Amino acid sequence: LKVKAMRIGLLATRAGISCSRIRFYEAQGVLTPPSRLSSGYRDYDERALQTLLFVDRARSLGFSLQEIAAHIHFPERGSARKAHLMARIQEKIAELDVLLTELQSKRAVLESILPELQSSLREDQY
Amino acid sequence: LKVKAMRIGLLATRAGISCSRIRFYEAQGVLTPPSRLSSGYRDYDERALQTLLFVDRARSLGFSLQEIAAHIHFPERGSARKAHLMARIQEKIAELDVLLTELQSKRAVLESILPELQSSLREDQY
DNA sequence: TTGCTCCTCACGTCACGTGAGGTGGC
DNA sequence: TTGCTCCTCACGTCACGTGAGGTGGC
Repeated sequence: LKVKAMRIGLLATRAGISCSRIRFYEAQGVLTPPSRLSSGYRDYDERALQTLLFVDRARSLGFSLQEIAAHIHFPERGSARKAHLMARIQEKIAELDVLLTELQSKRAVLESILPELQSSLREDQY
Repeated sequence: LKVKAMRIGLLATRAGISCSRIRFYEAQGVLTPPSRLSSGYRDYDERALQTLLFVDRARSLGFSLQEIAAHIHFPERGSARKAHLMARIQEKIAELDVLLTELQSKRAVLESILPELQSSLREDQY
């Protein structure tokens, strides 16, 4: 009884990611291992596609696979889960703010080095 | 004839980095292999300290070890070297600008998700 | 003898990409 | 038979940190 058979290549195309990445997510416990065809090929359903789209979006927003796996395997469905997710998002925003400040600081230092270098007549060691 | 003997532990303390990092830099060709004492211990001079301080500063500004090694081993001393360095710095600033834009965009998306999540009454799958 | 420093591998981290070598199904 | 897809390892990437197991010098 195969209703919605989908092999890894098609799933990868639909999700817009590579096959190796799908296998990697499975190995990392982010994606549930699918059933197998008699040939040994992985056979996915639509749920797998939804999961992949979610994982990819979360990754693009800066969450690690561990963080994503923790959310997916959250023991409870409901308000606690939602509250937990919101807390993680706020933490991630705070992390981004720290990072942004650091990068802006680096940028400012690099900008300040240029005129110094320009005006230096002597041969520096570095 | 040992004038300025300095073993790796002291060098690490002075440079403010770890011993393993110094050995790693040597293995990567960023730091010239020092002479050895009869015991096999590495024996550094003041130049090594200057190199390490330079490498550490460049790393903190976002340059990779490969980029740093390329600068250190630049075949010529003089204006071409300086021009090359300035070009790399400007490239790095441009890279940082791209990265800053990306991170700010991620931050904005995360911010926009929070109220959506708050107001959603139904149980989402994710 | 006791510590402290140093030595050389080798593995773990993070999220995959890229072969290598082999098989299934039309 | 030819291709295409799929399979499972295993290694490479980046910049180290952290043991493991052993030695030198006071």
